Amino acid sequence: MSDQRLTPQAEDFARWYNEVVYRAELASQSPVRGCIIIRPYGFELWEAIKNSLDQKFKATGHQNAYFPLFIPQSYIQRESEHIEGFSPELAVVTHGGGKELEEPYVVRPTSETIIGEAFANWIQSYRDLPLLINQWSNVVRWELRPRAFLRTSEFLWQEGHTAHATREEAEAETRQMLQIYEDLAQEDAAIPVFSGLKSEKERFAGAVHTYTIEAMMRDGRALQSGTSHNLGQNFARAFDMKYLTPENKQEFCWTTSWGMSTRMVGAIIMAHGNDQGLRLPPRLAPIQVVLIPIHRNEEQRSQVMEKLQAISQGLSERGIRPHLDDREGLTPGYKFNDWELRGVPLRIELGPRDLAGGNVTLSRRDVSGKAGKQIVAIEACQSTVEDLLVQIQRNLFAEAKQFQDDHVHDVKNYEELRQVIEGNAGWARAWWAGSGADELRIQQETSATIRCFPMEQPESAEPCFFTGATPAQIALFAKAY
RNA sequence: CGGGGCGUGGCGCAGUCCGGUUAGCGCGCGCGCUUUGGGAGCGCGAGGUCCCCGGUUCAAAUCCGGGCGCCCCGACCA
Repeated sequence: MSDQRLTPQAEDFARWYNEVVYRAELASQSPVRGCIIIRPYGFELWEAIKNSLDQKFKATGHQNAYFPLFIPQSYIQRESEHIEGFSPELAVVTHGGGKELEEPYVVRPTSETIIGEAFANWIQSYRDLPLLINQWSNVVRWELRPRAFLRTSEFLWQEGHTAHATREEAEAETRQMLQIYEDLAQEDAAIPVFSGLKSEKERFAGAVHTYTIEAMMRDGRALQSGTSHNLGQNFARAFDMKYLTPENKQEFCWTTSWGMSTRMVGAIIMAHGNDQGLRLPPRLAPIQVVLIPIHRNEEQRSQVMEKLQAISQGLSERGIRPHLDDREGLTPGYKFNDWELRGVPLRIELGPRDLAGGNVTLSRRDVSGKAGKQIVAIEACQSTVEDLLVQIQRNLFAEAKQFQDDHVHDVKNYEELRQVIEGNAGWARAWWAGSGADELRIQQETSATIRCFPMEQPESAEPCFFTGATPAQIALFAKAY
């Protein structure tokens, strides 16, 4: 701990990431391999994401419910692609009550199967549709190489599961939820994303197609930050999920599923963090404004604290989340660094000097050093804080967007793609009409995969750099987490 | 499963090659005084099955044999 510096640059990135996660007290090491303990500060961040999502879900008519953690193994096996995709990473319970179980239970890696079984019982007629359910839960995937928040053996998420009467409705649902994820990422987390379709190779096991939001981290890697799957009738067939039409005919339902996880916490760390630590977007920051008292003696202390308490209360009344750091025996400098590491967007300092002038010093986390400081009159500070939080939110997004724009490179052929990927220059965007085999070859040779085919596809004017059976479309290639 | 590396107070490490004082350092922790506008200073103090088992030796953190655990790179993946 002699070197206190954090370095989010290039090859040190992984180390920097861990330092931020653990020193900012987002998480602790867990005794269970591949798992983390989420600490209160990290959990509050997750809860902010949760609350925002939950609000959006309520607005679209979804209801929360809960399904079992243990899934009979036979359920998982019922959809052939699904079991093929998930079997390598399942945790399986073979014993219960001191005896070997007749049928093992799988600890859910995702709940399409057990929810499909329930839906099949709940749905009788078209009047029961659409059925719109969301579940907040934990899931387990026995990952080979775990990493805090980005890939842990157990993680928290929401998984939505819906059933519809028509293909079109299911598709509309799939896209609607993708849009919600995009909004959360861009508006709340201030992370610009590419929304698009997954390639056949990358789509969810058992889905007809998968939509994704892909975010660029500060080391240039891509992070899949939310997915929405159109499951067609695959799971409906596997679980005999049928409904009676107004014409009195039996039809299979059309289903969807979609999820966003605690990985989003990792995305925020990696998209915004800098040398001083986290930088949290104000809309999700558990603490939006931290108030630091500065004093030399008891008399000053009580004056300063009184003022700060009043300011803090005023901020609360405006719906802002303040925190007064009244810890004793720590120097102001220590506290500045401490809260910067935790990414608090805005700091109010109040000391004898400010007091004499009737001011406070405001320091914003998104702008480093002196440039981020300003002195304002005490009376004006609350409205200034309100404005600044909006500005910081906007600025973090703009900065990340600029970074993204600077690191997406249009390439015309495979050689250029290799240069971008192997030179760690960011993502490569290309007209593409290759096959799954071509994609696999590129992955083996460069370790880049197609992250998505963006929703916004320009008219094709360029020749594609790999020919295949399908018409050319714009594809984004990147190394992924 | 392949290729590297590591297990020593809470954390990070030195010591191991070449066996030999009471196992040491930094951070953190506790107490006291002085401090407090960018990670405070001094003093005192607490805290150790040196991963485990066995062997060699007068003597093992150190050498030998066996075991266990963890980390990093790759394959898998939200």
